[in-house]
Amino acid sequence: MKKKYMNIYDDITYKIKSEEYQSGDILPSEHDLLSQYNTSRETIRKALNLLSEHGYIQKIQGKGSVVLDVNKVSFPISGLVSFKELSEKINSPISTNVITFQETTTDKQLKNKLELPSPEKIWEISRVREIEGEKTILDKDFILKNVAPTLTKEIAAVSIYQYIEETRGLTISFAKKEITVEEPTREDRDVLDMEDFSSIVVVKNYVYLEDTTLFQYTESRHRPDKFKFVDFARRNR
Amino acid sequence: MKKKYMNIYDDITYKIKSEEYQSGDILPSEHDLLSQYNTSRETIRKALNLLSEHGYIQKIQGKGSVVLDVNKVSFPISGLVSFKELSEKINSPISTNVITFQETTTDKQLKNKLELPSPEKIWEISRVREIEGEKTILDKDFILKNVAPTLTKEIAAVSIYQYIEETRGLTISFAKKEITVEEPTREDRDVLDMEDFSSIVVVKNYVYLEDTTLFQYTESRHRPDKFKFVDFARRNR
DNA sequence: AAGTGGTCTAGACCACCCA
DNA sequence: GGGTGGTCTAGACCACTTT
Repeated sequence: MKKKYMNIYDDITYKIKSEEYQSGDILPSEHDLLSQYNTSRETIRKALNLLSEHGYIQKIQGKGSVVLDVNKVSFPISGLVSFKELSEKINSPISTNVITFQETTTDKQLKNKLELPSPEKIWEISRVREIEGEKTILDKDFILKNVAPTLTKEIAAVSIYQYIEETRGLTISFAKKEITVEEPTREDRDVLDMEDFSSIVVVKNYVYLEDTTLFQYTESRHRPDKFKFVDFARRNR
Repeated sequence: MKKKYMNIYDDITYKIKSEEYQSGDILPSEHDLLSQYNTSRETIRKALNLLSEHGYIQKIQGKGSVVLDVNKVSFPISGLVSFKELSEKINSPISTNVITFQETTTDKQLKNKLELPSPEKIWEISRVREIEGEKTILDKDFILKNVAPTLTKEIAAVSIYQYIEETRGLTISFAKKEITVEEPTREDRDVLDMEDFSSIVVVKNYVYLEDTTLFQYTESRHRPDKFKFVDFARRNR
């Protein structure tokens, strides 16, 4: 049995995307929805709160839930999304080239960002992402080997997240993300089509599993002209 | 009467920050908490869900709520935060200098981003933010005049958000945010201490009130070396 | 006054983890 | 099997907006 509030959420997002509910419209009241979906009010409210968090609606007390412009919200790249998932949303020819794939340990790794106490075996992987024929992103991954023991170069070329979640049955849960702009390194210039660009956007990701263990540090290095981060934010005071 | 789940949220965040609950600890179970705070389970769960969203805890079914490392989460700049609120969190000497403050209309404004139908009066404001003696951020604001009719240059030097929320009694609700890296304009070079930097981080903000009206477009232009965006993200599938 | 969303309650059943 | 969190229910009262 799927979660009821998720079904309702999916149904309403579908109706918003297909413009059955249009931008500026007021959704049926919670009372109407609970009889429409034959459920209780708290369940409807769980679905509506999700819609609100994701920028589909704005709730106004005493009035109702206003549908927002789904095009203006576009697709936020916030949340935790793997490159493969992202590339499925956009419609550009993309490819991944694994340039290094090796085993090392946390203590040998000087610029190690997986701040771990005991020396642990890790995978060190570098991948270049090519979009529309241009090498624009360099991904440098450090992954705990015991989380992904049978990882191969071939899997890394497709999707490491998919392997961890589907093959290994683990749940990737949350991440701390940091965006800065730095000077390109020699490596950046060597493996990317850097043209005349003199800066590089660095997205550092510390990724955790459901049991709160840090299992991956990723540095995504983007050519500045191809970088865009979109987010939907609510003000909370 | 303040919201009960907010009081519980505040109490638990306080206990986490003061290390009464330490990183790695398991919070008292929901059942314990509901008797401790003399409330119902759903109310406890509202508080815990907020803690989870904001990166304070990780809930694990069957086990409990694990306290996360509040230092690693640090203070995300996600959400909607004004420069004044931000500067109060960091401890650097900062100042704001209003360089232009003028009235215009949406139709006269060619590079107008407040996509509005009829010609409306707007404020056009440019402010330079100085951090530790260096001019590093240029904020260009376009604000609907009817939302902020009595705005002055003096208010703009302090906090426009404070004026709108406290003086005008309006609620700023959500925003679409976009981060890109661009070439510095002549203006950037003129008003900022750009040194030799050849790129500028542009944060575009479309800000909406509670009634879903777009009232402000802001472009925050940061010197690349001083820019850092930190976020906490949960994976939702 | 009627209708809307915001909060809170007391209880139920289920899925998951661990001893 | 006992304890944990995840979902769902039916009802209540309140704050706010509109008529």
